[in-house]
Amino acid sequence: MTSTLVEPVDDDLWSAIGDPTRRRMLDLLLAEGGGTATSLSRQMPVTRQAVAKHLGVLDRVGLVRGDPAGRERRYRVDDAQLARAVAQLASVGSAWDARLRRIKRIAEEIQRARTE
Amino acid sequence: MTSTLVEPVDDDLWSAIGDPTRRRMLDLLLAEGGGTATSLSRQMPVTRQAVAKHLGVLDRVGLVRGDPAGRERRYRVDDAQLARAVAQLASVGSAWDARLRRIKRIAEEIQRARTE
DNA sequence: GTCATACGCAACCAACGGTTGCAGGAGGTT
DNA sequence: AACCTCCTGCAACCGTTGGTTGCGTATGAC
Repeated sequence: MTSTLVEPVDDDLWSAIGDPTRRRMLDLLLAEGGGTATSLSRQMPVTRQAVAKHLGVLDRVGLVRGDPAGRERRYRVDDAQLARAVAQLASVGSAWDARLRRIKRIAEEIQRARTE
Repeated sequence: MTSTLVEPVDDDLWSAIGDPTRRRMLDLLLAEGGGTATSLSRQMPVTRQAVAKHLGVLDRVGLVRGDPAGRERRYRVDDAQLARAVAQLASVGSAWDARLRRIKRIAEEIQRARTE
């Protein structure tokens, strides 16, 4: 269960999936099993160059890998790395969730003690 | 099915919790049940002014609320809104997770069919 | 009243997401 | 071969944002 208590949140990885455009790109790449800067840009409201930059970011953190295929460069999602990113989302989410639950419980106890 | 696969993610809310510094601040506020720009900045590697700006952002999306208390302004986390943010993390995470699982299943089926 | 402290405002800087423009390379057509 | 098309990569530029420093002001404590 690899339990490191201190948040092992990789800020680079997080900020990579933090951008809405990049999230959309990952979504498209997953849905279609791959794509190029041009093909992605045709399905998004930004230019090819913007997409290319984002692909560079995603590539640098390993969320995506692109290899030359003829005259185009085809990108694919790295499943393992995306799984790590998803785990981080869950990690942060559950940490906050746990705190919220504890706070709520304490509040209820105080409330109960006061009405007795 | 290959169309709009992006969930109704509130981009403002998401980008508010997307910043590492703001996440850290929320964490501290939750842990200590509140705080001021100055008190937070003393536990972080940024200046009070930077913290104040972030508090402004968090306030604007409703994740945090600050009321004057004497000569200082005390901020507290809005539990309900943070719960909404946590729900979004879970939502995006589970969407990707589902896709990854489906891809893996298909890959295994292909593998199995090939070895028969 | 004075002093320390917490705040808010403004100017400034670097990084980032986005754009336009242009040069070059791989494939298909004639 | 020459030509045309399309996809890529690089550079310059712009607005926004996270961060800083500096300064004026108000409020609580002595």
